[in-house]
Amino acid sequence: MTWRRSSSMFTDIVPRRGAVFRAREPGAASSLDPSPSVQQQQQDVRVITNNKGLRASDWSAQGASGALIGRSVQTSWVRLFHRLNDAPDGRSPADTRAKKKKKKKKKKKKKKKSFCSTSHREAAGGLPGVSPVLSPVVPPVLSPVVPPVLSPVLSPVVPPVLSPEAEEERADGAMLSLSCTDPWPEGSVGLEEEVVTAAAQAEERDNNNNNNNNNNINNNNSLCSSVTLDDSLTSLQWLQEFSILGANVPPRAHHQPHLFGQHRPPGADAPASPLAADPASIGGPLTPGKPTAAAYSRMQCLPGIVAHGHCPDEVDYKTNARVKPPYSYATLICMAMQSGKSGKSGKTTLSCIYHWITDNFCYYRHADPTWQNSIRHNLSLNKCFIKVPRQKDEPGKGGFWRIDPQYAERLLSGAYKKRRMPPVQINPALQSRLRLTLQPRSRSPCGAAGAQSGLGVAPEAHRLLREFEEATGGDQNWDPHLAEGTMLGSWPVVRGRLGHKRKSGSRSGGAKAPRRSSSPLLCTDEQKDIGPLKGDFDWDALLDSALNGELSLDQGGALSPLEEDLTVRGTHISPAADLHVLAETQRNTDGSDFDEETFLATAFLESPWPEEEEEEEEQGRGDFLCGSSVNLDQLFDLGDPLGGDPSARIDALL
Amino acid sequence: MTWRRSSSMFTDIVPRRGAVFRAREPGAASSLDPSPSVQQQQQDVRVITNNKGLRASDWSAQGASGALIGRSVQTSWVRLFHRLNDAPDGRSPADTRAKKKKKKKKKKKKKKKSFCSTSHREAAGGLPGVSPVLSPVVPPVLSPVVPPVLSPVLSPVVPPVLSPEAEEERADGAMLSLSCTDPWPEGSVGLEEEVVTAAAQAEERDNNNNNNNNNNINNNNSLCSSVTLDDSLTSLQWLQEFSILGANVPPRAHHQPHLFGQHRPPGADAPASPLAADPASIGGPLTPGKPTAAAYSRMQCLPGIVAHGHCPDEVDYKTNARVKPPYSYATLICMAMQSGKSGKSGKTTLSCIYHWITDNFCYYRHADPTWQNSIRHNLSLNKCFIKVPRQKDEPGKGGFWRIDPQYAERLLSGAYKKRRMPPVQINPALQSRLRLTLQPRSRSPCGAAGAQSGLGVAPEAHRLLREFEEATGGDQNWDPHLAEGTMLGSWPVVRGRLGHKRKSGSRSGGAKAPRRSSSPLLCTDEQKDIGPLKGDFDWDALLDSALNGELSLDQGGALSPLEEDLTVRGTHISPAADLHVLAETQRNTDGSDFDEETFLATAFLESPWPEEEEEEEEQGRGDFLCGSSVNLDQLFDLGDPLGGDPSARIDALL
DNA sequence: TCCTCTAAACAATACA
DNA sequence: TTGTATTGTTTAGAGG
Ligand SMILES: [Mg+2]
Ligand SMILES: [Mg+2]
Repeated sequence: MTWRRSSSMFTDIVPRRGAVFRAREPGAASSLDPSPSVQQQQQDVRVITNNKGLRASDWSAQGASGALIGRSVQTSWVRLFHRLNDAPDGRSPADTRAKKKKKKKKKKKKKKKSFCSTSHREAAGGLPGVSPVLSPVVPPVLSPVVPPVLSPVLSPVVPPVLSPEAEEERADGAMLSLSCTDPWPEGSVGLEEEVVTAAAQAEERDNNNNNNNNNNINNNNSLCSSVTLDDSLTSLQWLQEFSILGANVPPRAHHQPHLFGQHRPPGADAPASPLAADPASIGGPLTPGKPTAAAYSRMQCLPGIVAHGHCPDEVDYKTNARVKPPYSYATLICMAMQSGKSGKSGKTTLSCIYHWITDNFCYYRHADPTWQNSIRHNLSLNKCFIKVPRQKDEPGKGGFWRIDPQYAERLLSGAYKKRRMPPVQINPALQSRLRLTLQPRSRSPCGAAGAQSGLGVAPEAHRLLREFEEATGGDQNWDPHLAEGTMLGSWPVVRGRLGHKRKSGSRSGGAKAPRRSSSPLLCTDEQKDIGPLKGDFDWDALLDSALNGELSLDQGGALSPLEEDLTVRGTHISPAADLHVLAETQRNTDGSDFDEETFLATAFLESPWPEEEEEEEEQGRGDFLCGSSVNLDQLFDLGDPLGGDPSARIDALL
Repeated sequence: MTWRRSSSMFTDIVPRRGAVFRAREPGAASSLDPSPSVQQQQQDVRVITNNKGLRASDWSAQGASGALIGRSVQTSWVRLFHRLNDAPDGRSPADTRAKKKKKKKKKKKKKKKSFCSTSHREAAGGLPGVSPVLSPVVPPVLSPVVPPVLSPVLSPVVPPVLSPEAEEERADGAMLSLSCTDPWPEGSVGLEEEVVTAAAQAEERDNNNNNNNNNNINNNNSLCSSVTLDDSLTSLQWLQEFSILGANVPPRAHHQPHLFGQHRPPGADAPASPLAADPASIGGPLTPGKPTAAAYSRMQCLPGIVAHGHCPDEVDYKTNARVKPPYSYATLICMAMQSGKSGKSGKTTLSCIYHWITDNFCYYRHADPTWQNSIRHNLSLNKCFIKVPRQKDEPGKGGFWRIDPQYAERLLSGAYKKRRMPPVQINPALQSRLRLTLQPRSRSPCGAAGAQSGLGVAPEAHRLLREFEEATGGDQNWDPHLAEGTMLGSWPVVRGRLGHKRKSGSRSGGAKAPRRSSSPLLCTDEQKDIGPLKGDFDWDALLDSALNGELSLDQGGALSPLEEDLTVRGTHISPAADLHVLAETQRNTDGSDFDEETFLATAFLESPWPEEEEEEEEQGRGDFLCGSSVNLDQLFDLGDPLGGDPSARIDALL
């Protein structure tokens, strides 16, 4: 960050920096500035600099309180997703294969490869537990009660942790040994000298961060610590659900008729769950959150993701700050909301969302704060998220956010929209740190919280989530057309260097891993229709195996609940096929910017304007609501123009 | 307001209003609540109710001291703007016709009507007086000296004035007779019964106000009375400058190398200037500040603005409390700072800013105090405004605020940002008073100060400012493309009823006149680069005439300094063309919500984070900073689906 | 056409 | 009260 920002642009400003110094002045608080810096000693100096659109204040209160979110809680949403997949609604995969309904009545789809267009899901409202329009809204009553048994997660203690760099190193190392032969080859790191300087500065910031990361647990976290768990759920229950994952279990969906209601994902309350045992959570003493080799068992080395020759896919986003997580902001928000913080109430504060994200995605700990802007933007704009005002007498900063049952239902019901896949972005700031990362140095924690004692979302959880998303998203588009249009058509024929093209790219700069899809279900889970997507899970497995399995060295039995499905599907794909792909992809590390566009996925979560506008065309409304199942029109365009051979994948898929 | 807030939305809150009363509670201090009301008897009860986010304390210190600001002072900024426009930089109109520069180098504009793309203004930095980066910052030294001759303005005396209602009535009447045939037709006032009640309450408050309006002259006004004028300026000088307005006068910009320095706008010290003779300043005895017919000569009746059939555009915001002034808070602050209170020192107290605003904008006298929050927020956040601590020995509440020369320069240099155009908002509270206004009743003064003996900013001043803003904003996009892309493209082809779509409409509620743009120059004027925008002024005039002239009944010769430019431009537009448009627009008063989107304007004033980012792609930097002149990509989408015919406007423009 | 993301403007609100 | 920080809303535009 600093290096990016402090260089030329603010040179003219520097002279007066000392004079009328104000924290807000761009570059004023730049880490390059020795004197004021450290953001006025604000809590968490994770932020590199106050980005253009970003007010410095956005960075305050980002502090160390992230530790509040425990591992089990964090992984809960993963299980939730599994359960969502689990929930059978009797739909056949074909049904699930939804098409984006046109919200506008006479909305004509002019375009390319309309994957599947079989109308369906109009009866979504009729599905068990799918009439949430009038579902009782969770009253904004706070439940500060923290079940003693179920909240091992909530430990505000911020133990000294290693710098994220260290974590990343470990992660990389693991990746190296397991998935990639040389994920971060020295030679592949094409960074300049200044980069090193920047990295040093970043580390220095981390040090500063170390000093400040304990101050900022504000009252906004009130809900964060008020994880109200459903007593009916036991730590074993999630396991139960987990076990049923692979099979087409009878409908459980209607067990959760209420939004954020009874059938809350047990993840938060089951610290002892298999996921809790996630390697990432039980790293070495120095790197508590460091993922073990097992975490990368199914790691993919997707060529496109790697700007510098590493294989960020399936990376542990919790510890790897270099690659931008492939999740959309809406997904991230949903994840945060699902992660147990919001508890049964299902509502969370913005601050909690920030915390969860920073805790679980190292990328955002280092990225400039624009992402917070985006988060807020998304919360506001996306109808999925509705604000629950704070109780009048209740202190605290903002309101609470919850998922709108209505839209959640819509999402579930299939009113999914496609979304484009942003190019893989690698955080420039982190890139600068790459060298340092390669040469291990133990540093202060970058975010205090996230690294805490393995409380973050395990990489495995990330993997599962991604698989889930892919699967759910894939149901809509997963068909021969998809394979053709998405897999092949989107194949990265080196469309040029989008990294440079992107306006914000230079600014936000972060490296973004290809986004599989934003799972619509993330928004809907607790609602009642956990079931509806059960049928999709088959597609899940199929897609997952196709996408992940082919590139993973280790399909890892226990780690992958999807494998049952693979056989069920009869399409189980041998991971062996990917090996050569992997090997070839290694060679693709030709630069930081590659085009991995043409990456399609479903997105409804993020569609901020769920067609409420334009009253003239209101008629088509019902369609939209009843939409269709999740729409994954985006497949992983791993875009390795060099080594990755599409044929191998396609073969695997077919 | 009251009716807005107390009605349906907060019904559930009302019961507990008395209980845990918090100033922030929505509807808590509603005027409907008979008991607490009157804002705890604080000085100025102009505020109708304590709006949700507002502490009652914000209303303290709003008292009667507003009278400190004299007419001439208040109009000074208007002249200042003229002078700013005046400053020639040798740029041709074509140069001024900036295009939004693509910050990123190889930004390919793929799309629709990219208005103008002719690169220009790169040499802005080289323009005379454009090197203010190191321009001396005005030392925070107070100059309490009040030149006896030049401060007729500063009369702390608070003469008994009419209630703002009366003023409004007058204004309305004037408007009615001059610009609009029926600006506030009785039938068009679609208010409910409760509205009437609210209005009555408001009036009652005004009465209370009458009792309190003398108590609150606090020490914060110390600077208000310290108008230090530059002796080198005479009252005629401004006239001189005024006369050169129309012509591309040789650069005068470098005459004002210092911020707030020598070449201070003579407005404050030239009460006898033409503007001083502004009709608005010389109203009738009862309504000193009441604008005369001339004040409304160029009044526009833009259909979009009118939710109830009135023509609030070009209204006298000093007396018309119904329509929220179209100025951003940053603009308001700049205006207040420029208005002579800060004198040469260029620094003002928050209190003075409050006063100036309330004195000159009746809207804020009646609006809930949230605007003060916003003012403070803006001062804090906006880098344009920097705080000057009070002298240690100097008593007083807060510090002083001045405009940061650096940012001011940037703004001038063309690093402008677009800003969105908020929908026109009509103050519901004032709407409720509409009926009362129409039927004249003499009341107690609502703000003591503003109405004082014509000391407020004349409506003419407002008009000029707006024109200025429009003009400066328009220079960038003003070209055939603009006319096509903006005028036509944005023309409200009945895009639907966005008014309903808008969420915040219910909350902030106030009726906001369409904001043309926040003039960047407002921040920069005195600095030194008064010149750079001179060339833009031609576009100014052109745009102004296009936007304002076309709808105004009277282009008013003497009142409009821009007209010279019109001829200079060779594009003088006949105001006559607008007449029918005006007539038609009158019919558009079909409801409170109309879509006036597609309204583009430049905004940099309020942008707290002036573009300093992106180091990687620094090369293009010069372009960006030197970018272009003010960017008015927003035209008024008055969105009158009914009567407004775009063709008429387009004709006028072309 | 729709979606996602980023940037930004602006406002509201909490709070020191 | 003043000032700052956070939170929330909305618009824009790029890019896909
Ligand atoms: Mg929302
Ligand atoms: Mg400021």
